[in-house]
Amino acid sequence: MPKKVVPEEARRRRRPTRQGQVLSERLIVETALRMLREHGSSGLTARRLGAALGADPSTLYRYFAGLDGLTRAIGEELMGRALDAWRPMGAWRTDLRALGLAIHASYLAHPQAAVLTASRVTGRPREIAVDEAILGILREAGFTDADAVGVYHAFIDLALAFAALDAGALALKDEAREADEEMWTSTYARLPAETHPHIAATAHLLAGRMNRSAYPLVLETLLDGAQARLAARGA
Amino acid sequence: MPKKVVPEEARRRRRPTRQGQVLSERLIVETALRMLREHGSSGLTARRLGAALGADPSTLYRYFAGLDGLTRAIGEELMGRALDAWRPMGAWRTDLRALGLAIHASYLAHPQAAVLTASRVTGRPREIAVDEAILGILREAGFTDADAVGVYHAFIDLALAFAALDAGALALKDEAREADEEMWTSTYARLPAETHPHIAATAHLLAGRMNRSAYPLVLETLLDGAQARLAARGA
DNA sequence: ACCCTTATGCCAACGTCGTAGACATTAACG
DNA sequence: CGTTAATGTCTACGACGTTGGCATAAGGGT
Repeated sequence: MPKKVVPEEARRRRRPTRQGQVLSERLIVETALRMLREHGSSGLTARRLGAALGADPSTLYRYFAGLDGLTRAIGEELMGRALDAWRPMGAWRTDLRALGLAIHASYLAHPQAAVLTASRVTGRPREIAVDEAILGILREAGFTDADAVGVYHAFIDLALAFAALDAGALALKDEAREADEEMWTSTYARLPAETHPHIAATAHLLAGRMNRSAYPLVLETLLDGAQARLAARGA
Repeated sequence: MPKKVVPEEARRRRRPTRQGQVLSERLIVETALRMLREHGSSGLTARRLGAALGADPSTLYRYFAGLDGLTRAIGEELMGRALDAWRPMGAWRTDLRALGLAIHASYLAHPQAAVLTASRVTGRPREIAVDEAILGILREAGFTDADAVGVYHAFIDLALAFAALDAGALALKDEAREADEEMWTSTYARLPAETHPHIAATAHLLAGRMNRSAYPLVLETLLDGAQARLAARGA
């Protein structure tokens, strides 16, 4: 095995691949994202990625410690894009909402990648930057440290959990374009009222709602709760 | 390939395996759950499961349409166990909280299995039974149909999303017993206050909190929101 | 301008995986 | 008690992640 993965910033010799491609961590991650979109969340293989890069599969192990390391780098990239898309304005509630939606949107923009990465904590720089930003917003808004940590915990886990869940649904819909989206208008709508009266009575409402994400609503509820706690403390 | 998977209720000939084991869907699912616990979430392979059952790997394809079908059956089993453990008492808020915690606990009791299944909607009977129960609680508590559907949507997605997220963390902790649990006491605690003042200031609080689940707190916040909406409607 | 070192890419190979198809056997039905 | 078809087993294929050894050319030192 390549004894050691050379960190990106220490790379000096950039030797082109047989087909002329010059590799880099960034290029590999971006190519992986494209492959995930095109071939689905199980379509990211060392061999295919190597082929797409015009490089031997084993070359990847000079850049990442196994496909798992590549996966973590992809997650870090998605979190970084969320951070880049976010513009804090100075009002804690508005900023938190925007950040939560940015994270959610960034993952959902690459559902197949999100499925692989959203439930993994990487501990890499951009992810830590997000954590620092959230805690900063809360502490500067006047939350006690204990409250800030509590809200932070709920906020970040909620964003990641829903990113993973909704990405899973979206990726499934893309890959197996079969019945999944229509489940709520077919399977559930067909349940007889005798055995499932409540589903039958609300089937028309379910069909319109279950194909969207519950995240915005739940996030708003969480912010309500936080605001109430802040008000109680301030009073 | 086995031309067709015979549904469990239509099985008549129960031919024992070479090593005397009599197979059934139930036995296979339970064995798979045990294997997942013992070998981790990537340790469920047709060959290993076959060996554990004393049967040829390809036999499994007479019972499930690929490992994916087996995975869905495992998810249905976990949801069924949550339903069995749940005892509704007649008070909507208490019952919803108990059901949410039961789902969460059922998945977390088998984290390695939950990782594979929690983000997949199966549309199988016990899962539908849970949906019917939730909608029933809400509608009989006096929520309008529109509000009931909204709360239902948030509730079930929240339960599944956190089950998946927390199971992922738990499974990782079991499998790679390395640094992951101590990340909050090592990586994050070591960040210098100059670059990450807010993390540094709250590191002692984070360490104690991030290794627990935020689900109970978020669930309570969601129930608060639902109760407020019910009160507004009733007034 | 030239070496020398060694980082980097390539090759060949190993063991494992999911799963398909043909085959063997035995349980259940008439 | 014979027939038949459901069920378990065997064999095999192609793809996978990953490794160790090797060739080569990039970059630094002089």
